[in-house]
Amino acid sequence: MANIKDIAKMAGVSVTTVSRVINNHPYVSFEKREAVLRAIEVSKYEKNINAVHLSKGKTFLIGIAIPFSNHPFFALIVEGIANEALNNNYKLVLFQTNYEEFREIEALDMLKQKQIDALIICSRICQWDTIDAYLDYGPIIFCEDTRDKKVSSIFMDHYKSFSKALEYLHFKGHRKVGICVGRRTGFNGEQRILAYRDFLNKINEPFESEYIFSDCYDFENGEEIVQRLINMNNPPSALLVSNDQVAAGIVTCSKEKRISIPHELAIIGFDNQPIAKIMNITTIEIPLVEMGRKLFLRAINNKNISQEEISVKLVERLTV
Amino acid sequence: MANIKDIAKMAGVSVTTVSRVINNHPYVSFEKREAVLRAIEVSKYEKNINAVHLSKGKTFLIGIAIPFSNHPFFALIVEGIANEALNNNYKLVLFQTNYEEFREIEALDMLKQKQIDALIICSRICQWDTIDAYLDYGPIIFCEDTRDKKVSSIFMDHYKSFSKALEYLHFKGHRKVGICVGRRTGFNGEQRILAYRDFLNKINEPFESEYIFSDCYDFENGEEIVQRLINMNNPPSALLVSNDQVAAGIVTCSKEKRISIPHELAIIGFDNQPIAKIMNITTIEIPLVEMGRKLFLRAINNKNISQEEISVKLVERLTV
DNA sequence: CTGTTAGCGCTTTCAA
DNA sequence: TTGAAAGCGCTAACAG
Repeated sequence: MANIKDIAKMAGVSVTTVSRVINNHPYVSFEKREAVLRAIEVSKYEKNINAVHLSKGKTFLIGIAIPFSNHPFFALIVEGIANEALNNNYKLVLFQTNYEEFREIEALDMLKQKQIDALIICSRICQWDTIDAYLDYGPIIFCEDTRDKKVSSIFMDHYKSFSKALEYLHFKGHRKVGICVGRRTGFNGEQRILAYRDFLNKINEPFESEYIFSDCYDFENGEEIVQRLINMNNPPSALLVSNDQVAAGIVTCSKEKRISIPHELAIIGFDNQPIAKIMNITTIEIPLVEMGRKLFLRAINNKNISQEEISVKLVERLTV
Repeated sequence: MANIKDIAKMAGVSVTTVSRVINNHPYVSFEKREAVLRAIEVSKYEKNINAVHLSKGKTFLIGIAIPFSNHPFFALIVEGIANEALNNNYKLVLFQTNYEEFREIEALDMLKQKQIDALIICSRICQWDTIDAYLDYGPIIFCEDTRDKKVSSIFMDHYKSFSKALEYLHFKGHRKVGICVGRRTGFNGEQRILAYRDFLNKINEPFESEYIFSDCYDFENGEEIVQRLINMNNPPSALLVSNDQVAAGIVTCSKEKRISIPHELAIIGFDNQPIAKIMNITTIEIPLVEMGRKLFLRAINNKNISQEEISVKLVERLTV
């Protein structure tokens, strides 16, 4: 496989000139440029990008850490990132963490070793002090509220949006409200539960721990939730569900079990995914693709750290 | 940021010795090793992986090209690949093609430039002659039957599995059978449609072009299909759907429109995804994660090309 | 406009 | 056991 030196020899010029031609730099005479181009043509020369990376100290690779790749929430963020990456000539390295800490650390290590120029962490697992140790090696961008930290983020205020949804449920006459969330831990999970507690306080309802369903990620979790609901002697009249997949699962199973929605059970989802539209589920819309776009842009240009909040929107449909 | 030379100087040894220590090569005296280790410690040395790549001509990066990242079919393959990649210390570069040819070519170009060691193409877009031009640059593995080509693949026989499902429908008494597929083009799409035509011939039924629904990818497509079904004056009594998401969409919408399943309309899906289980959809199970695993293994060890067929299994539930 | 040359940071051969 | 030195392929400062 030919390299830049071979081309230089073939074209009867220096490697610099070849480099200039390859990278479209000015100041190359027509003849030499042609000669180089011809040599490249006949020798089927391809530049070795690793040499470029080494030389430039930059890879045009952005890492992106997500817990699952088969989850629409993250898939949409990835889509936003992927589109913008394409526009800017960057490629993506995907780290599927399955919420395992060591996998997130692997991603951080790649940043350290300069195999990626920046890292976007969509759902942090590591403690902040672990992250801190990597901050010097390159930009790390988060999807959570980091206004109290020295790192950049594009985030939605989970406290605010959960509160908004809860208020809506209350406005619609519900007092016994339960919630379904993913992890209880992590900043986001905590914010949601805090919003829930504050809401209960405000409307003067007691906190029922069995009204909190956690580890809800997918359609299939809806089944367990409905089952548990049936077994309760004082079930909630409404459920705020942190993602549409789960909400859809609940709605589907409720129908099977002849639980009338929204009369016996009101459901409000999150994300406004296609399934929510089809199934007419009331939900909170989050501009995920846009969020991905902004995440990427921050990743490649993080001169000064900043935190930006993304706002959400209530989409009223038929499940409340 | 310290480099290997700095460490050598600090430890009072040569770069070679440092390299040996870093890479756990033998023949380093205890004292020198300790000295090097200490220097690494105090200087917070991190090896620059790009230099390693350049020097070795290998990146430990595997590219994986998928049309969408928010589709369970591909998400599961990615999961299988991701798991095995982890075991083997490889990282993944994700190319979301959206079925746009130039994005697939970008991936091929990265192979050419040696930024990835191999490429897995899960749903090819380019023509074969385009691919051919890249075969010399590194292993390219496919998810489609390539037994007539000089490239490796792990695939399921779409003709066979479609035939299997169609036979089952026929066995259950259906003669007016329609199909829902993704792309009509591409090897897989063609195989499916061929199986369909052969089936019709065999049972002596005419080919009705309106019985083929194409571009069906997601839950939401179910809605359009049901709508079209309603408008037909001679609708099929059964539908073979090439993926469970779509099948679920059809089942959901049918219920809304009071179309009784399986009595008025039988549905058989593909993939055996969680949603199929929840909704009791009869489906064809494909071991996607296992397929991902095998794809990866071939990608990193493709000395001699080979094609391996993955077999599928009918899962009988309540929609037929 | 063009070429020389010194890196980029690491691996590996070869000789000692 | 060890180290000098020659790459790996490309970029960019500098001199002309």
